[in-house]
Amino acid sequence: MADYSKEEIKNIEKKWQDKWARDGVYKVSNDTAKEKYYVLDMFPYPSGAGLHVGHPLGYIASDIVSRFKRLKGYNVLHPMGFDAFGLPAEQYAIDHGIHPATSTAQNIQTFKDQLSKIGFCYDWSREVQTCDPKYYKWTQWIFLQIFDSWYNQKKEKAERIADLIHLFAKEGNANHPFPNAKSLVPGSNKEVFTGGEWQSFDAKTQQEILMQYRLAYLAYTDVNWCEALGTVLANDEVINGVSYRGGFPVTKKQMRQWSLRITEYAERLLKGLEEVDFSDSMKEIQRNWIGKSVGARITFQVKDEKERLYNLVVFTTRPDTIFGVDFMVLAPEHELVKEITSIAQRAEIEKYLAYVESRSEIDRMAEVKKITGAFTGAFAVNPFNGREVPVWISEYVLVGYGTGAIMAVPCGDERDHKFANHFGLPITNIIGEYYNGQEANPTKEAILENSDFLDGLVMHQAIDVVIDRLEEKGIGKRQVNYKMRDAGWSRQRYWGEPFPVVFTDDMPFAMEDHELPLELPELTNFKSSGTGEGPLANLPDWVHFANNKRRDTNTMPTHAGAAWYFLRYTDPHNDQVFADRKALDYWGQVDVYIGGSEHAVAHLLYSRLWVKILHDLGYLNFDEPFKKLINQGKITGDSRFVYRIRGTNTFVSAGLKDNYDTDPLHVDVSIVAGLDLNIQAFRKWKPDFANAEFILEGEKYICGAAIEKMSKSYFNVVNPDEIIENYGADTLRMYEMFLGPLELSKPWNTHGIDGVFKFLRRFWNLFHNAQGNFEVSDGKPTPEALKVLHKTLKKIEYDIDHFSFNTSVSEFMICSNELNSMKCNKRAILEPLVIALSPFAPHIAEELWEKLGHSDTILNEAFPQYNEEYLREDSFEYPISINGKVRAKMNFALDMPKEDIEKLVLASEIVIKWTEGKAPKKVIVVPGRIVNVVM
RNA sequence: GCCCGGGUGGUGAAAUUGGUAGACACGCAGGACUUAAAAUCCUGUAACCCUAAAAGGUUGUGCGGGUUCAAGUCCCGCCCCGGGUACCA
Repeated sequence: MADYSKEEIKNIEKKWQDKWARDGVYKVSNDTAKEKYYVLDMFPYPSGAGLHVGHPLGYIASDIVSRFKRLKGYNVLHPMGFDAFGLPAEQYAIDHGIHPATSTAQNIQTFKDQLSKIGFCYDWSREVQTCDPKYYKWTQWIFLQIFDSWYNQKKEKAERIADLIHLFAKEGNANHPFPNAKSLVPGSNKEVFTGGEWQSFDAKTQQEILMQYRLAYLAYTDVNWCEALGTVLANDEVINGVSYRGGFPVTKKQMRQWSLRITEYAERLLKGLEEVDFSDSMKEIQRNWIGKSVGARITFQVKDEKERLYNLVVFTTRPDTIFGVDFMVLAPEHELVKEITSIAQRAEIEKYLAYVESRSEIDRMAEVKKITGAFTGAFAVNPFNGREVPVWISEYVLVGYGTGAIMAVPCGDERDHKFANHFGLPITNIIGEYYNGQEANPTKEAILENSDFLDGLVMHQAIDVVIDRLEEKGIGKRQVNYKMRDAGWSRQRYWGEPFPVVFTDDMPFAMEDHELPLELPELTNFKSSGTGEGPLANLPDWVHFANNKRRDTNTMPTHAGAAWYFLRYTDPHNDQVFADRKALDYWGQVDVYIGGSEHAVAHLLYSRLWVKILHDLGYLNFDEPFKKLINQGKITGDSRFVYRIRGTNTFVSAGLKDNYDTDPLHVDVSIVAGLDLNIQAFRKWKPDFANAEFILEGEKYICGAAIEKMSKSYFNVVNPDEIIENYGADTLRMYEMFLGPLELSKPWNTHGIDGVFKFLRRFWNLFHNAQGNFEVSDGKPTPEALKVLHKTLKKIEYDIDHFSFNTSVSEFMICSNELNSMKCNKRAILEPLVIALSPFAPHIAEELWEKLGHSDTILNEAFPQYNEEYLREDSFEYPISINGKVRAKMNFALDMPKEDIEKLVLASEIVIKWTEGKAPKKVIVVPGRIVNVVM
């Protein structure tokens, strides 16, 4: 007697989880003739809160795919690891004095315990932890490869610095200009040097020049400085001018920081999107982030009050509007500002610069529409008609984009138009009636007027005409610009990878391979110095470990360890190379990568960058890491609120809260039934509430509700352990899949979980008689049962290939319902079905498989191939529609000719009733689909 | 503002190429079993009209229009929700 009861489920799941672990059934070999398939989850950051039901959603999906592909005969790599460096562990250390290594290890253990209960098929022997020195040795090593590389724009690939030195000695840098247009030869204002000059430079100058080319480089950059966190943040860690974590203010600060020259790869990162299978929105997010725009650089002459001339280079996407330029605007930080400001305007400009300086990022963002600026007193000369226009400065022009200067065309650009109106500047109309005098019109379709040699041309055609003319005159050229900036790679933190470099004479030099890893030293004071140095500065002996030698006090961002972990899984224990070339070639690209869309820009771009660089340097034979990316939707929590009357300990029910001045407080969802607060439990929940008073509605306290991100601090977290305790892991797995399409975000509720549980029990009962004893028949299955089986197999295979797991669960339910009503317990039907179910519900499947008399694990079976033979139908019940409305059904053989169907349909009683004897205009017969009679 | 994605019963959702809208499940209602409850099983369940019932009819996939024999699906305009991004020249 064995019911699919709570106790029995626990026994079964424990039994198989133990056996799988004991037998090592998930261990994957690199050495096989089988075709590979690589299924990857975005590895989690092991937070102290443990797993909630949102985490496993993607893991369950990837587990189903892995198990399915294994049954289909592939050698499947499905590993798991931990993104274990990061700020929260360090913050925890500062608050509680517990070393990040200790708390991280504990959290990882909690995660693994929770994961193991869900029955995932991870090969834990391949686990990686980014904070493990054996792992970050290779993170540091790859960093040094990037440090030792430059981007050859001619060949569009990374090459070694040694090759660059060779080139410089031979021909200088004329063919390979500085990647950053602002770079100059140190101590001069030259952008170009000859081979001879290179050889005459001293060692430090040579190093400084090379630094301008390195793909990992150290430079003074404007960084996002967060005083409250005491650290620099990456652009993607700053949201709306405040820090992503904590929401603290962020200001700009010049600091000497490591950066990755990702801008050199902008075009390849863009092009690579065409060959990968990511969702449209994901590609769009990355495209927007890269932000390519095509236009021209144009050099204007600027005259100051003493008629001195300066070159002013602007970037514009609309060179066609050059005759509509009414003024120029420089970023306040533009280096020309000091030079060209007239004496009369100096006070005003300085006042304006002080104002800009005083503005924080949030101020700027909050007041984007505010129009400010100042006139320099200088004039720019239009290179085509010699017209002189005033040069202004304004914060709406950003120093970091393009050249930090624009030509302003008020009739065509909204911002320029507002600026002109605000300061009373004249507006030239070059687009005739397309400009209404009220607001700018950014069209490209207008026919140009007042535009000299462009008159009569449509704007989008004029663009090329102007650029050609600019190039002829040598005052401009075609130019592509990208919004993306180089990636800041230094963090003022302890809990990250130290930079494997040694400074001599203030220049960084790579450590030798055999010196790696540069391990994190022991530390007790994790607080950063607050001067912009990381906590490692608290260890002067470690930093200044030898005469004239110094280490970097910063560490790398968490993105570093995550940028290549998928490569390490292929050969995780190698201590000679980051991964054996044979293993890398065998496993290659990740076939399916599943994770949240919040990593769209940072993690995915950095991974793609590192893979491209490693590819260019000859370590990989592919240059996109992820063939297909699936973003699972978030599972949101259903939060509950109580409303406290301000300054009291009295709580008012939701319906009455508008009568009082109240503050909403999150309340633990576990002490609220629906919307009714359990007042007893609430008083016990927190000491503060022990004496709480309540203003009720009727007899009840009704809570407020909101759908929010699932978070411990919102008390709306549902722990998967609870579900497993009550229903088992198989039910949890199938229920999470049944909730809806994987990529949709959806609120967690347990309304439907009973339905899934009942399905599993009914499925179990197919194998058991009324007394609960195992009983299957070896008799010949009926054609009906075979049809049900093969229909199911076909659908399941289709659905898994299309990541449509909610519909596969439905299909299993339909199948089980149908077999149930047929009272079918034939082995020939049930055996294949168990295999098909095993990716979804592995525990029950293994148990039934064993009961069916098999001694080997079900994992080594083959997914049963459906056979169209059994699905073939002879006839079809046609819906008969009249003028598009279905009025009847009629059964015809599928091979019946259209004309015969038409005749029979028209002769039928129901059609005669509707046609009233009149001849129809038209009859459409779609074989196997529908008949439509048009009157 | 701009760019993506989405809007279908009381609820989660399904509809693979334009071809029977609402599969599957929850919930609800009724019934069987039970002293009773739980569990389980059976039946019904888009809305409206008509009917004693059956049968039948009308409307219906955010709104308005269009293409088509046929539209949740394609086209045009609009509204709302979610995400990304934001003086990017």
